[in-house]
Amino acid sequence: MGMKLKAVLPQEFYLGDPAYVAKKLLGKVLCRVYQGKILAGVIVETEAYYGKIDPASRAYRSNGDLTKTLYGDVGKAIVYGVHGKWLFNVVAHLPGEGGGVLIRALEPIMGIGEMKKLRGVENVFELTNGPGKLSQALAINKSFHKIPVYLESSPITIRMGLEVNDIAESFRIGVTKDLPTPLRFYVRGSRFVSKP
DNA sequence: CGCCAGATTGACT
DNA sequence: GTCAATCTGGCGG
Repeated sequence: MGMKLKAVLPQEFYLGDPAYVAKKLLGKVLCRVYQGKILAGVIVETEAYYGKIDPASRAYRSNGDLTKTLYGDVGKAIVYGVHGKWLFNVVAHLPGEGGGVLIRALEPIMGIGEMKKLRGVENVFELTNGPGKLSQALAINKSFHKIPVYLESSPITIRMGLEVNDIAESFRIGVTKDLPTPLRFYVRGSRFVSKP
């Protein structure tokens, strides 16, 4: 099927408040080149994370590599392991601050057969409806940490996609200490959003 | 070098 | 609804 990929988003796209960037990322396309094949999906759910001020952030109680990356160049991937799963994030923040966006769910559009193999699941709604699941479906692991998603040559990129008009929001999922602001955003009505 | 919390998932009562 | 497997990063000793 001749679905055509659009342009990669420029690095400046990620130079903004994490919540603002998280909302803007809905409808964009996460694209992975895997063994010569394209695996891609429309981003339908995101969460914003901040730096030292955010009790749910990895930067809250540390000064390690994750913190440095969160405060570093925007547009780079952060791949972090939790509970044995890989979570895919992109560095996004205002100048001089720290933050990032967690990609929580996709609507698969290309390479669905390959995603089914990687996940070991047939149901298309179960392929990428969660941060750990989409990493497995796109064969994302720690080796993608710090890769720029704004370079055409990267094995993982984020591209222009669809217009999203109806954005819903909620508090973040799974965090033990949240901020008093809704920082989870998703496409209202999408069947590909993660389950609460 | 050992310990342990955690931005999860899926299997089970 | 509950619960535990899973494994890395960060920190204390």
